[in-house]
Amino acid sequence: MNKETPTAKEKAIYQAVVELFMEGADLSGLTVSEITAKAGIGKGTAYDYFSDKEDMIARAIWYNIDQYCLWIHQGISEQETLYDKIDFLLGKMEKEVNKANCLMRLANTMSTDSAIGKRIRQQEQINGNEAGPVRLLESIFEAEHFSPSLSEEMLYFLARNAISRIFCYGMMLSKGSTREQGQSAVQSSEMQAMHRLVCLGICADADAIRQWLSSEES
Amino acid sequence: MNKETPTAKEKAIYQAVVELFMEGADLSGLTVSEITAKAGIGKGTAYDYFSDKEDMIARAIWYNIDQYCLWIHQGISEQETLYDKIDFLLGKMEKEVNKANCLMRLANTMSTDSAIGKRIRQQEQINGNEAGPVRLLESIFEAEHFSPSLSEEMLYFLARNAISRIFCYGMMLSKGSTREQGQSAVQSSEMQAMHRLVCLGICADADAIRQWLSSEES
Amino acid sequence: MNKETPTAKEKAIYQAVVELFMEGADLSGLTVSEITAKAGIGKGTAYDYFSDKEDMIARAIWYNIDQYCLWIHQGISEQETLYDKIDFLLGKMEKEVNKANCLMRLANTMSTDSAIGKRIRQQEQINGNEAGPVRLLESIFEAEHFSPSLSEEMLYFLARNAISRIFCYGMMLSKGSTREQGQSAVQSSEMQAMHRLVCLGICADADAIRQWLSSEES
Amino acid sequence: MNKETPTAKEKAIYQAVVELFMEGADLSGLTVSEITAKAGIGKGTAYDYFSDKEDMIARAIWYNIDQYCLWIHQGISEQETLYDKIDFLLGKMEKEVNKANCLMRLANTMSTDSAIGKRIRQQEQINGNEAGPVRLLESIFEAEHFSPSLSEEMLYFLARNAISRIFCYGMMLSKGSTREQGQSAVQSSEMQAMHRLVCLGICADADAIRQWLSSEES
DNA sequence: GATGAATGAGACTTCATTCAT
DNA sequence: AATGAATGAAGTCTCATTCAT
Repeated sequence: MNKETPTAKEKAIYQAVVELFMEGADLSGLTVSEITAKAGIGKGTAYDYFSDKEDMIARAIWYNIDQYCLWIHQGISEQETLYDKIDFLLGKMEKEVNKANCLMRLANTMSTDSAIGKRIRQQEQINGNEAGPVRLLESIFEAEHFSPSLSEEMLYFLARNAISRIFCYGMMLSKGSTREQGQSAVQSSEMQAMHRLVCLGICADADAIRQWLSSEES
Repeated sequence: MNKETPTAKEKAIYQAVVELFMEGADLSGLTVSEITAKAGIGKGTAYDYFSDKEDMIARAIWYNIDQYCLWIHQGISEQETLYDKIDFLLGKMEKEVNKANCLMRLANTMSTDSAIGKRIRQQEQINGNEAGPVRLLESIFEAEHFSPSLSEEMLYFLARNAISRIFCYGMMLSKGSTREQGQSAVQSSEMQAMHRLVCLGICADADAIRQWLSSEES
Repeated sequence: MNKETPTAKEKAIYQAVVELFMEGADLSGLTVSEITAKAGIGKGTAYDYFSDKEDMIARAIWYNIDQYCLWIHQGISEQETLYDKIDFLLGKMEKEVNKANCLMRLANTMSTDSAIGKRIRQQEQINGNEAGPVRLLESIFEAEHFSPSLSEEMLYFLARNAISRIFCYGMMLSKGSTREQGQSAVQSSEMQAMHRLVCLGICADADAIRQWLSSEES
Repeated sequence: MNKETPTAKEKAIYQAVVELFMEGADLSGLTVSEITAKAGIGKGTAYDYFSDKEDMIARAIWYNIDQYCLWIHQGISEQETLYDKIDFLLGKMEKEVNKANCLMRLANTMSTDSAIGKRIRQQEQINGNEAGPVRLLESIFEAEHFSPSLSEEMLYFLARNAISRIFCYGMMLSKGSTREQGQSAVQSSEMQAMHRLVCLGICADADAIRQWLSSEES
């Protein structure tokens, strides 16, 4: 978290990458020309602040992920129970379907074997693993005080599992919002059912682990 | 299912793309030269059977997905309960971690906004939505005889949700297999717990939907 | 000498590089666009036959040096005495001042620390040191039958020393030809004196070495 | 010699260029950033004192050549005979192989058709031909009092010829010093023989010219 | 029908030069 | 007077696609 504040030019690049991404562009397909044009700076200037194209994109992505997760984190910490926290997350997604959609596309790109996918993952380690959605979910489960405490492995599984389900819900959201433009898909009783199912399901997963832990202990 | 049987040249391309993908290549990064070289045919010849590079890859992917799902489908149909079916799927993944890994990489690539990602999704519609992992899971849930019957929307959600959880387990598998080389990660009690958690969780999701359906009815 | 005969495209590049060089271009400053345009082929085509720009230039240079030295070598072998051989060389230069001029510019470029200079020297080793001006002169002195035979070091020195003197004469030639355009500088009694001085000087150097060898022996 | 004394900033650039060159950099490859960074001044500042990059390098080179030749000149003027003077020069080279090496690399760069090579030669004319190695050697031969006096042409030839031979010896020196690290190549009997050969050879060339002059006169 | 040599648009990156501070 | 951030032209190289053989 001890990162320097970005310079104006860096921010311009960060902003440009995100805007292009939000407009639907594929991160692997972005060109330096596009990025710098959008950022309103010269092509060469970008190379004074970034070592290469991948550096521009990877750092832009993490800067925005960090910002976003920080903001989410604050909201989450005000919720008491696990159910409420997941409920809060899904609520955020419903209000900002588009942003949620981007986050999911991003997650996919990151797990790709493309040059940019690799670089983004590397950057995660540089950033110290302190941020990103997985870490966010891990911190939620850490706060649940399992006993005996969870192995690193299990914690990671729980977090990944929860993210998978949350993203799955997000997929339904963006699918619905595309189809029934104008009318809110969120309010359909089906979507509400899915919403509740996801919250309860994640809680049930945590409980199942809790039981397994105590059975292992004995 | 009204597909023509592919010619020898087409099959060669299909095979080449899959082999390259299994060797770890990024689909977006494949070049026509690589593909035709692997396939053992001339570059120009490929353009007699495919309209462009994306066509080669997209059709190759779907041809192989179809083959694979067909094979899986047969195994599944021999299982009685939902639990057993999911258990069977996870068992297949454990036995073929590498293949499962590819399937997940593929799923990611498909949901990308890259040129190739878009094309693969388009191809899915051309193929008539009759195949692919989502369709496989949908058919599993269709066999569960919900009453009143599930809306298309809900069926899709259940299938997607199940896939998300299965892939999440697959992610843990390939993570483990990388780390503890030589020793089977599958047999650790943690992995066994996750395995059971996923099976039970998916069944629980189905049950939750069942309850919601009956509550809606009244 | 077991080199493959170059393909038509390779020859086109070889020719283009030489022509540009003869027109006065600096080898380090040549661009791929210039070369391929002159050669009348596409930019990409060049990269099917050469690994990079330096490869184009270095191989072009050596191909032409080999050709030229081979041609010179035949003329030399018909001369009896050392004096006649050097005289023959200088005669060739006088008849083709422009070509001689290029050879000297080339020698300079080769001994430069520039990227292209290094590459040309590397290529010399690939070609097996069987060609080039230094080797040509070495073979002349080898034919002189020193006794006891010359060390590799001394042979190299004699060759280099002779080349230096020959090139110095060449420099005067091209200087003269530039200044008094139209009128042959070669026929001035001064140039004739220099010509004789160089021939005699190189012979004298050989004799001096001969004496030193016998003095060392005793 | 009517040159203004350089300002502090100019001297900084002069110094920087030479240091970079002595470190092995290729003059054509130097960048303005490198030079100004080494000089410890701003990039823009350099453009207040020099018209462009070539100007920086060319003037830097000549400033240092002038300094060096001036220093050599003083040593030479203490020697009586032509032989002693050449002997003195070679001795200097033996003591400072590295510096000699640079001087030869410089000579090569200067005779190149590269942008920087042309500019350095132009600068020579601006400086009034009063300095540089050729002028140094010319002054040595002028002191020999030929009779009838040498034509400009012949004087230039003698000087160039001598330089060629001296540089050839220098090449052997730096070749040897690279190979037999730790042990002084200078003291081998072969190098001593070459040393004497060069001194005697240059004197012999002068004598040959002297004879030719008297034969012409009659 | 099959081929692969040839093409050229377009990607990334460098660096001499300018100009607002 | 001095700076160095900013620029963009120009260079090298890749690769999807075509077409003569």
